Amino acid sequence: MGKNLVIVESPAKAKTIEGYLGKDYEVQSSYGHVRDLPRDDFAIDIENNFEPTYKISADKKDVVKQLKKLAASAETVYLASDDDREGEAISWHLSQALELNDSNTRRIVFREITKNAIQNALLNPRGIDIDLVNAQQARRILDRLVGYELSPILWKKIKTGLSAGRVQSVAVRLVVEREREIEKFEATSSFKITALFDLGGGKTLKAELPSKFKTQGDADTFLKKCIGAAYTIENLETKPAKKTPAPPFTTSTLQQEASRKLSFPVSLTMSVAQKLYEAGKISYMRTDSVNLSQEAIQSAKSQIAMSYGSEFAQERHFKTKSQGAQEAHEAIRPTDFSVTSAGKDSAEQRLYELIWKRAIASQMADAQLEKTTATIGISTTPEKLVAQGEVIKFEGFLKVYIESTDDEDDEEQQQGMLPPLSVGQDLDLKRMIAKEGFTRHPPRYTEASLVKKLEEMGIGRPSTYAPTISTIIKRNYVEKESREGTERAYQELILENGAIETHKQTEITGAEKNKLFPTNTGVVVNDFLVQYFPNVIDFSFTAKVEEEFDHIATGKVDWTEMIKDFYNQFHPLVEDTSQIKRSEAVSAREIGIDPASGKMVYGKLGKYGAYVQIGEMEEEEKPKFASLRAGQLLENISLEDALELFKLPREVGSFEDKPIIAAIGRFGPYIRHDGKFVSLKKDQDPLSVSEEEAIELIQEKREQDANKYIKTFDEDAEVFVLNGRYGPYIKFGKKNVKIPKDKVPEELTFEECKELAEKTPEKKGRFSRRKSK
DNA sequence: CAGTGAGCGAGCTTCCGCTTGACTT
Repeated sequence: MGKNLVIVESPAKAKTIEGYLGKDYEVQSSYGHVRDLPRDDFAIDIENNFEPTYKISADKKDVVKQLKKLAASAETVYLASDDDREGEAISWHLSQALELNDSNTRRIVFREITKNAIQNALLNPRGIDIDLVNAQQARRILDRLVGYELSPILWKKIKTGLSAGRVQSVAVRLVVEREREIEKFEATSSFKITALFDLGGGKTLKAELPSKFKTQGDADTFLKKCIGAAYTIENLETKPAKKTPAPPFTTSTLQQEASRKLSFPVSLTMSVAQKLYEAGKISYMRTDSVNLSQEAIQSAKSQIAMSYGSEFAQERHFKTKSQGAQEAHEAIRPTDFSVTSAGKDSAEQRLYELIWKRAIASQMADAQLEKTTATIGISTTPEKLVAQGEVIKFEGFLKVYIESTDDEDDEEQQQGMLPPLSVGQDLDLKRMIAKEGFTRHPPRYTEASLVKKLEEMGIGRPSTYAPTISTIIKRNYVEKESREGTERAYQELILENGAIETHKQTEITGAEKNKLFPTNTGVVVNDFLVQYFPNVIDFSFTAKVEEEFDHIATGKVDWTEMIKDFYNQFHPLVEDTSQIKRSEAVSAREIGIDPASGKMVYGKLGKYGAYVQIGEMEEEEKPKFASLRAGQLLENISLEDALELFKLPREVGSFEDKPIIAAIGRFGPYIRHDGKFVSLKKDQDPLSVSEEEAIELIQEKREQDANKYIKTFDEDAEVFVLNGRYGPYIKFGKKNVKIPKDKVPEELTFEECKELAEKTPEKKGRFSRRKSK
């Protein structure tokens, strides 16, 4: 009489559930999928109905062994993986890998981790839904076909190590196309009128003209009309308004809000949330659901009643808006609403607070507002000025939580209360301003706003949003960057004391913080894919195949037929592209004619990055080459900027009979002398560094280097004790060795260094998951 | 922290979704 075995996906979940079930149940976790297509093999037999070969993943061997043992002695095995496509497949893979018997294997599902839900699930077991499993297999195999057939084309035609896929390639496309919109964008300006009235007693009233003027002339004409005019309140209108709380967090909205309010990159948000989840503080953090369990809603309600009063509570049920949501879990919420703060460090505490507030607010009453609009007539012209104010009559959920937006145009939003006014009241104009404003280009994506966009399009899943962003950055398709703004002039006309003055002002515009910019590689790869594989990288591709997966899941379509149809149109395109030459895939751009030589200047993407070239390969005089600098894009670099690149590296002068060279390297501008490098400050232009400055820098660097070496040894010239960024360390040939706390760096002997070096393991490669062939 | 940019070819790279730890410069 063995126990019953329940297998779930996550160990934290297993622990919670074990607490709900009696002694007769042992709850274990599979740690997600246990089998998959191996990484180092295509593993799909195209000829044989796309038969996949699954392997138990290397890091799951122990898990499978352990589960198999437990299953063998269990009375009943309950497969309790998530209630969605992937979860069904996990159960199926488990039944295969663990060689379970149909007779004592049950499939159970629940969408919330509450005692009731679990017990209910145990009372309603079913079998594995093989149609749903097949939908997952179709998804898996399609992704493998696309990824593993497209990527090698990129290696051959563009650069090794590149990758393409159903999700990542669309993400890159979004960033590239947004950049093109921005490049194409032309700002137009208009003049906005703001009036300030003096109400006496130190009080003022701010009003605006609802429409803007297109030209400075129009604005000036208007202001002229206003000279000496009388201003009267013609109408006062008060309207009730309300605000409604946002639903509790999903993975995507949590990432967005943590990005806006806490400046967290999406990967940090996920790892901090993971810690809170493992500590039992929050519900599962990879979810696309906005639902809360009835228990959670009740608990939120009593917490709200206790802290703020029962008039603040309002039970709400939200509906998901995103395409393809599978809703296998609850929304992200605190496990216990009475815990108002939790977390081991400030990051955890701040994220918890955000989650707590958002979930609590989602069950709170609307905020009741009163909006007042005052219309102000001008005696000399029919145009009306408008002043708006807002009063909160009942705070409702605003007591706890205010959602932020991506909109940067928020400066006008601080509507306060209006001072007491009455119809017919005459107003005393203090000042009227016509300020020139400019239209803005569409915003560049942040990590989080790109995730939002992907989710809206139904591309990717909660568990892959953060990894997708990491992948496109790692492949160097996009870069996360901040850029300083540039100064821009604008006009301001001020009417004061019956006279109009014109001022030329300047403002900083176009500053960007942590935005995603496409790289040259990203642009070239994207254009290649768009040209040769338009269907696969189409924005609606995922939506279309998802529809077909749904048909497979309901048993209407056979999965091998669906994959066959796809492959029959996809693979010929792959064959076709193998014919094209690299030069066609990576087309050169003609930037312009070099006035000095009369030759054409080209922009190209080489194996080592983007470069410009003057002249042709075939000509007798070989072409000159120069690499592009960070942030320069091949597709819009100007001829001037391209020619500028040929001025570096440049000989600045000489020192100790050796030349000093200034150039720009991978880490920024530098000067080189006698084989040694000195970095220049970021704002220092290597084109204008003088010989004197350069020599000074070289000498400074020498002094620094002199302090760097603590000890050298006669036994081996390749061994040093030196000062590094993180303190003293031993450099033993190629190995860097940390010095233990009980050793004094100055007193280390050669023997000791050698001993320490031998103890430290060889540096591992960046790819720790090396496969053995 | 170079100079490279064509093409050949050994041997490498690559997908998406489900999970959690190892790893340090």
